[in-house]
Amino acid sequence: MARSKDKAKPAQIIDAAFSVFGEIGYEATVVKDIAERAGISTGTIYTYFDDKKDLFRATAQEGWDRFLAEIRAIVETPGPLTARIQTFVETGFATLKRSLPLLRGMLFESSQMNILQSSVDEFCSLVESLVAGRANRPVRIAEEAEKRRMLIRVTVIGVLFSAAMAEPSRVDEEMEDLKQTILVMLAGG
Amino acid sequence: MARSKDKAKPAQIIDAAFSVFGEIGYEATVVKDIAERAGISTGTIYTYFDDKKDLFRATAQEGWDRFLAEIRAIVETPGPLTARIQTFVETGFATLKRSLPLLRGMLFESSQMNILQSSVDEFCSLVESLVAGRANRPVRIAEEAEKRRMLIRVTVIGVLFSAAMAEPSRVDEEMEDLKQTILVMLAGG
Amino acid sequence: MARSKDKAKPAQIIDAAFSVFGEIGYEATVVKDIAERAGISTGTIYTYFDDKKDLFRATAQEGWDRFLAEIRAIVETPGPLTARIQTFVETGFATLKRSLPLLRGMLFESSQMNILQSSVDEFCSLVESLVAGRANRPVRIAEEAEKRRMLIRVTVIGVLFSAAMAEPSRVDEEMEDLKQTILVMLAGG
Amino acid sequence: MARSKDKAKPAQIIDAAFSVFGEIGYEATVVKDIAERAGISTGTIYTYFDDKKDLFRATAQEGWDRFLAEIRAIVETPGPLTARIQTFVETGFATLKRSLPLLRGMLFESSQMNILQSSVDEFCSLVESLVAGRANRPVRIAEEAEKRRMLIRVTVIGVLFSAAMAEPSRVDEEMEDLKQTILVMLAGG
DNA sequence: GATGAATGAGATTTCATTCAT
DNA sequence: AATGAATGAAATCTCATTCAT
Repeated sequence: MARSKDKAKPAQIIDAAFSVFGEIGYEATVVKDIAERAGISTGTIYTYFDDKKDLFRATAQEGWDRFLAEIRAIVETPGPLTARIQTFVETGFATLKRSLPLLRGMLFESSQMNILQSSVDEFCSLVESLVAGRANRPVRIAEEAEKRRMLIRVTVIGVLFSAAMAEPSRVDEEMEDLKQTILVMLAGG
Repeated sequence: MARSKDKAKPAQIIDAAFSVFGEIGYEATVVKDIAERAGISTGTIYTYFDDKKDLFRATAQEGWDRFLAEIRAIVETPGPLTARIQTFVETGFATLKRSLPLLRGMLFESSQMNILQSSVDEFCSLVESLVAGRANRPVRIAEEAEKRRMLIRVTVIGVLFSAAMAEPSRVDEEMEDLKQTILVMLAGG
Repeated sequence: MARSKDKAKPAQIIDAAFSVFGEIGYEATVVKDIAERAGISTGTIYTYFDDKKDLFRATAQEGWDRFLAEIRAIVETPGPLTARIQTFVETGFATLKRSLPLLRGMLFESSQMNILQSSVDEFCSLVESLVAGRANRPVRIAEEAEKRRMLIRVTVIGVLFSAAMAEPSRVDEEMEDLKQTILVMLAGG
Repeated sequence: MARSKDKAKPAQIIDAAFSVFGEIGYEATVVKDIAERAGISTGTIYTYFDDKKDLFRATAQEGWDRFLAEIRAIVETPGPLTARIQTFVETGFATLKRSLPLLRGMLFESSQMNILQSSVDEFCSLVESLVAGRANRPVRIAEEAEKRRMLIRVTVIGVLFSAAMAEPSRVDEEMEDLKQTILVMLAGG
């Protein structure tokens, strides 16, 4: 029997893809580079993915899936709201930092935009449900709920892309600032 | 053999570049297409621009310059604040709509990011000075000013990329929603 | 590491090869497809054949060998000439139909042409000996025999490739027409 | 003004393509080889042809067009039948010799088969009209005409592929034999 | 002997850029 | 200055073949 279709291979490839796409973006990435970083040959990538686009899609999806899973876990964890918000922000920013390059790639590749789109939507829902817990007064009218949703969305995207836009050398600093701002917003009320 | 040998040509090229880069993004754009849309030959582009990247940079810069000039004019126009805010938002969104694809291209091409970076900074300053006019109470402490600046920045970027991320078919709708939200924020209080 | 390690396997592979090469031709055929059709793994093919070319050669040779064996049997069967001619034509066309794609492949791959060449030669000899039985007058001069041989050859090849050239959808019709024509030629006198 | 789109280029490319496709067949031919033989760069081929297949099609079509034009001219030339037949055969065989490799390629590539198909049809019509001139008795029944057409077709194809199948080293000899045979058939009556 | 995942050379095609006209 | 045909490097993807299991 030949080597069994390795379960780890696709993950290994996606990891490499994540870092290469991340560093230089979709178009600039050469499939051979991903293979090299994964320590395999070019052809092997095509054993597990249809083509470069498919690999990108899988990589982006996987990135968001992991991120959302982490966030969801935090939001759903019982406990004092303040602590959850704290953890939520910490984790969120840590993961965001690792995902910045992919984020840039996804915005560029319009074909990937729906992944981005729906992932952001889900993320916003999570934020909303987290924030909702804080409200001691139910939202009175639908319009107001809608407005809040919009504000959350604009803020989420604003944070995402403020980070994505930061100069490589200033990313840490920028993200720290963003984090503080968000903490104040969420905690402050 | 860069820039300026003629007056009309470069502008003509940049106009064409704006629309092509805008429609399909930086990588997907073929220099020949820009030449065709500009009604000139491929080679001529290289009389005025060093290479494709240089052309993109010039195009993006020009786009922002025009946008910022419009905004600046509005902000500096004397008159009732409410009217100025109204015009500011209208103009801003109209121009943003034309610039979406370029925006996407700029985020992607990290080398172009500094243009985006500093232009956004300038734009935020304009927003700030517009908004500042509204405050009847001076900002009391530096920290608060800093926080406000951060919020403006996050909101500006949030609006920019909410629009950039919208599905092509829903762009108009999405932008209208954003506009209403922003109007409320600015006018409201 | 060529040929024969087992008895059934090579035949099984050749059968699969026959149908795949036949359907889509030599170059378009992917070794993996043959393996799949044979119900074995890719690697196994290389236990019995040196490489793809070797497999094609073996397949083509086998195809002709079977065909010629059938024809030879008919020609050598005692009995009334008319009946033998009838059977000869029927069998010949039936087999030809199954072999068309291989025929195309062989013509294309000039390296395989000697198989085609010598097989056609042998086939022509068989036709000649069949036809010779019909002649009540011995061929008088060598030149005439030579001329007849040439005509047989041209006709045989003409039939072969008329069939090979027929549009897939019209193969049956075309072959029926050819068969009638040949019957008339052989029977007619 | 730049170098004008050379009228000779496509012909030059087709000539090179003719010889390379001819020597080694469609699949084995590497586009780069054609470019090298034509003394141009690979990319230039794509200025004049959509892709490799398009180039092959054009090459094959051009080959047949030239051939048929020559043959048509001969058939339509007034003059004694014997002389026309003589010229027809001479020219036909000379051109056929140059076209052998393409012929092999066309049979292989089923997508090109309709070019081959219809060209052979036209060629057969020409032979028929040439031969018809010789008949002093009109064909009496449709069936007979049909039968004659079939025989011409089989013979034409037989000659074509007898030549195509000949071993490279024996092509000349083989074609001479074929020519003699055909001359006898046509002249003989 | 059989397996089939892995390999990696190689082919087609694109396109930014050059340069003869 | 303008032109646009020509260039050729480079990228994606394929697939015959190998070899660890």
